[in-house]
Amino acid sequence: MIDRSPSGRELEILKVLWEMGPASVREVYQRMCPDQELAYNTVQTLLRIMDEKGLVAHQLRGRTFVYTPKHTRERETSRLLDKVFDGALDQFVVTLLKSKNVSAGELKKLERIIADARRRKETTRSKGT
Amino acid sequence: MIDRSPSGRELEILKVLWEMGPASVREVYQRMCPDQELAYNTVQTLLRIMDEKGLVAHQLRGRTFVYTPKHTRERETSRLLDKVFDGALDQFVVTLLKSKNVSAGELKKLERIIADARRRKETTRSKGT
DNA sequence: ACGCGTCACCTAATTTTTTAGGACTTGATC
DNA sequence: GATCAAGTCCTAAAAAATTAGGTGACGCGT
Repeated sequence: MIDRSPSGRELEILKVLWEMGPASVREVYQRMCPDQELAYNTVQTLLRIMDEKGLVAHQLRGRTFVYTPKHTRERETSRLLDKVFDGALDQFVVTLLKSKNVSAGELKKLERIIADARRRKETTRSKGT
Repeated sequence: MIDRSPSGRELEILKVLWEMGPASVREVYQRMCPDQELAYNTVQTLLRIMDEKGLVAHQLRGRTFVYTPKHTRERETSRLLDKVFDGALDQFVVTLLKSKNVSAGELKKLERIIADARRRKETTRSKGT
């Protein structure tokens, strides 16, 4: 099946997978709904569909399926970004800072992260796309 | 109706509204599908549903409805952020910088934006949460 | 007055997402 | 070997999102 973009629930599952790394249905299930909001089978079905869609892959461990995310967080981040903005990064960050109440310490950290990225950019004479 | 969060297409429409400001069905339609991928009526229905959901509001101009977004870009940004991360802002920015290929100039601009926000934060003694 | 274009409104079909039940398998335990 | 727990597989119903046709109103030009 052609690789389509994850729906809401699917994204939720991907998030778990990103956090935990490769995980079985049960592991995902327990992490996602500690209070049994969903049925185990529901998560299982979701995962199977995602497998068909190419959003995840599975391998066997014993007789349990262990699922691995095939979409990176980067990719989804980028996609979501385009969904709300049109890739206008700076505008996005402005909005971001407005939407979240970011502490001064947090901001400082961000500044460093960016300065860092910039330094790296200038050093690593970029090897194009 | 209880205010639910926008679906994919709805988000697309919201985006147009954010860009253009208040707009009629036709205006949204033309902006969204210059090549008639969708029917006019489709957009109209979408807008009506969004109205019911509280995602937009409308007022009358002549006998045409002019729709206004009720969700801010900030709000959606924040929501999408939580969808992929769990609000871990710095981690998000790191990912962002990886996912997009940001130019050095762009980075500089970002640095300034953040430094700016930080300055403002230190001046404006923040009022809690 | 008549037809034309534009618009909102009503309605419904189609597709996708979300949810979960029940059957069958397998390894472990008694 | 019967039972149990944990797994996958198959299936499908319910809900939500997406799409668009048809109808009637309204204003304009002829």
